[in-house]
Amino acid sequence: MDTITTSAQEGTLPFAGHTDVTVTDHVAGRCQAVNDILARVGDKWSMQVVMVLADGPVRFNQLRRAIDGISQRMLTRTLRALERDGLVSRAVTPSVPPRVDYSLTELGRSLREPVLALGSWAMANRETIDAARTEFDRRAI
Amino acid sequence: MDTITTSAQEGTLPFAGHTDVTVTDHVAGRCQAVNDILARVGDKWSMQVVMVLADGPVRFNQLRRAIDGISQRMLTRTLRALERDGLVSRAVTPSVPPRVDYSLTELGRSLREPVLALGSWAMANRETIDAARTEFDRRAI
DNA sequence: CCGCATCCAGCAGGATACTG
DNA sequence: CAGTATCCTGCTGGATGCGG
Repeated sequence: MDTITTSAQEGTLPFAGHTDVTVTDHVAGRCQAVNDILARVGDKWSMQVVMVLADGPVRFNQLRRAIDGISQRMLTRTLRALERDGLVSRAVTPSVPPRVDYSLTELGRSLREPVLALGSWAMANRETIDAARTEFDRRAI
Repeated sequence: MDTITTSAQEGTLPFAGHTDVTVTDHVAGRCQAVNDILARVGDKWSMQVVMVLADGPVRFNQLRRAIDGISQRMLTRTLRALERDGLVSRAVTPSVPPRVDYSLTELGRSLREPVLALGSWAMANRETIDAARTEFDRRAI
């Protein structure tokens, strides 16, 4: 069994307003949570799943087909991680064959907004970024 | 020499408004850029660097000390990746000893806003998430 | 249909030592 | 001071096969 406890890469993110604390470094303990979320948002499949789920409940294999390239294993793992964080809920219909629907929780839906903001930024600046990369690579030969 | 070309995990993010396209899947080529950015934002050190750089130019070892736990190697790699994407600029003062200042570009500064939005979301919901995790782990024994 | 277990390649990322 | 080079480890994530 693959444990999923979310490696939760430790470290801190000095978020605005670390008006300086006397102890360790900056707010340390508290905004490590931010890094945690960033890691989940940044992983290969999480946000793709969230975006597909945005339109309503979707079954496992629908999800699998909707997200091009994802393996069964990774879909399961991603869904479990999202479920563990309370972003996705899992509804089992004990029929034959079994039916499992996944949907966003209220928390999951609330995450869409900031992620979409980031997505808009990415779309708005992708050409600039591509140009910067090309230029950087050209100068490095 | 470690190449840095940003593994750019391929895949697509079906962003709002994929009113369905006839071809491959969803917008495919275009919003793969979003995943790309998400990966950079989600990696272990990038955003910590960006946040420290927010206050103005910072030298290499200042950065190293400011970001607790980062290795020299990873700081270099992270800075190169950010520089390649046009988010950070590098200014060398050829003195003895050498001095190198890193600062955010305009693009880099513009990234702070959506990332801070995500950070606020994380801070606002971290207790809910922690509770969800504890509950999930409890039920799984 | 849903999902777990196993095996395996590749890369992220840490520690260390060495240069201009 | 600001890196680069080398080595080594553990996790991520893909492929495949089995079970309820």
